[in-house]
Amino acid sequence: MRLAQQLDYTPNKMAVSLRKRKSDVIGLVLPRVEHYFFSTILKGIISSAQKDNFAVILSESSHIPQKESELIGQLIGMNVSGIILAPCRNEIDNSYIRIMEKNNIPIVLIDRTPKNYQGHFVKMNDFHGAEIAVTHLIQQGYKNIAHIRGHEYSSNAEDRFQGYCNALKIGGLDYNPALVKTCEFVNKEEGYYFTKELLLSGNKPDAIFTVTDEVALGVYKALEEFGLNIPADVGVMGYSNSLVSNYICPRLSTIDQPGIRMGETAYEFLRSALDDEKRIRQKVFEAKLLIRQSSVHHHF
Amino acid sequence: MRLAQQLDYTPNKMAVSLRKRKSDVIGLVLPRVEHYFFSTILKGIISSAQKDNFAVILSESSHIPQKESELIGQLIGMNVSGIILAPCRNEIDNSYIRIMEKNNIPIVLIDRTPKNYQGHFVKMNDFHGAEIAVTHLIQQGYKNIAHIRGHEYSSNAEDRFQGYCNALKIGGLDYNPALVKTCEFVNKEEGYYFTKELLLSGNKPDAIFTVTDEVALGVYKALEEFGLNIPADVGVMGYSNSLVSNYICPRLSTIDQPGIRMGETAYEFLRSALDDEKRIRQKVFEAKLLIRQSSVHHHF
DNA sequence: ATGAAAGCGCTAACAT
DNA sequence: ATGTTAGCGCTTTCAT
Repeated sequence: MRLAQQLDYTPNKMAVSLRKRKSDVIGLVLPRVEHYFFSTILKGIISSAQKDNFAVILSESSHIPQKESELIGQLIGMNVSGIILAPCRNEIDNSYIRIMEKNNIPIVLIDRTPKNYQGHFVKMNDFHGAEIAVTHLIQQGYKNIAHIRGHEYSSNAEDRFQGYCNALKIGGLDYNPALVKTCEFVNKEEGYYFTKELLLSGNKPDAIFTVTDEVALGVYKALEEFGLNIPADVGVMGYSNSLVSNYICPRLSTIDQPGIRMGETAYEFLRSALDDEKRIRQKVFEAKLLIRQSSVHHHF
Repeated sequence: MRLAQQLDYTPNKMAVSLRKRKSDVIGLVLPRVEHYFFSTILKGIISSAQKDNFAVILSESSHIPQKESELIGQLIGMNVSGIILAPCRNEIDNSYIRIMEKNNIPIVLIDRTPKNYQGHFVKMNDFHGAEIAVTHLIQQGYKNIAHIRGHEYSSNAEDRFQGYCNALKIGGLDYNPALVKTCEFVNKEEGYYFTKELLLSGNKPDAIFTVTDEVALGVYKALEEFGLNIPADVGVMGYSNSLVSNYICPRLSTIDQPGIRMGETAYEFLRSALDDEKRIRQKVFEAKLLIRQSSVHHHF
């Protein structure tokens, strides 16, 4: 032992893994590593994994399904013990699922899942989140509420849209398809573009609910250009509680998403699967409404 | 070959690595993975590495030097080909450097380096960044410029402080130690605390230069509580161009840090070291001043 | 309790 | 060109 220390001996983990046929390494695939929400998920996973002396290999799909598949393939090839995946679409590549089952590599999905997904996952209740967001707008007296939504292939966007529709119904407002715009890429440029489109249409909204805080940033810009006051002329409601939302003027009402806890939970699920726990683990976090300035209507 | 495909054969990378004595895996140690600046560095590294089919193992030191050492030890134990490290202090643990030299594992430092560091690194010119920031404040007519700085064990904080001093000298203003406050943890709480301290002192500043945008957030809050207008009563200058800085009101003047390019460059340096290029590679990015609203003084 | 040997899955060197 | 074999550094099994 003393000699080992003198010679700076460090055990070779490759050899250990090869022999033990397991690696204490997990793979993580995120759509975009620098996006704040995914950063917080990453934080939760990394800090939990570190406590367990598990390493995490991080990769980025850039929202490209094919790249996601390739990355998963590479991770399997590297003999990771398990994978946490934030999918870029509602569908995930079945060929890899088969290989993973065969090689006994568990996977847990985070943030987004295919419909009726039967495996491990951790996500938010997006339906209810959108519902309480829009219900809040209705309670504030807004009557013509637009929604700038994300693509159908995102289960989150779809669930939020459904929540929006349901809130309208419960609140006694008619659903008007002309007030719903669908982003191609969910970003501020499109928020800006669609807000202008809404404002220039015959039927101007008095509130806008966006699928994401980032989109709301573009909404702010467009409203400012049109000289419209938030929240007096147009109320704005975001989603996901980005860092910026709490500092922009007026401060943006939004829905909180506990990224760190989601990451921790996903890691915990993966660990229990790694420990040969056979039970399927699923967790849906409840959405929390954060009422700030952009949605508080004083004149009604 | 056909049979291999039929059986879903995937080569075992552990065995390959063991045999080839190299792994196509690099290790990355960041102080805080969810911090925006480090996120952008991460982005640059991950996307470059992916193009090369290199995997990256990410870990987080949480600004704790001992943890940093342990993580590097673990990465070495995992036979990573090389390491990119964003150190939490000016000193890095020499025992690991020795082991890395012995095992021929190159390391490139990013963001922060020990004084006169002789190895590979990528960093910003913090001295000059602080200098142009404070010179700008002086040109705007501010005369009593405070600085809320970071700890001495951060080379960035130290360089920025020196840049602040130099700008004062060049601008013909006296250095006043009472106007300099040192954060323990560089965050908005301390920005808030020290701003109140400055405001309640006999010698109230008319501008505050912070070591970080995050600290400036606390400065804003304190100034608001005191009913002071930014930039008319007190100018504020941040550092690092966080996402929030461009949306907060008034928009915060700051120094840009091209995190993605820094990450890409660090990766490139590591790759060339991995390809047995013996030359030491060092890059200092020039700072860029972003003049926004918080530092533009109209009344002089 | 201690030591010897087999073998994890691959590649590089060697022999045919 | 093709086939065979040794061995990367460890753990586990088996024998002492």
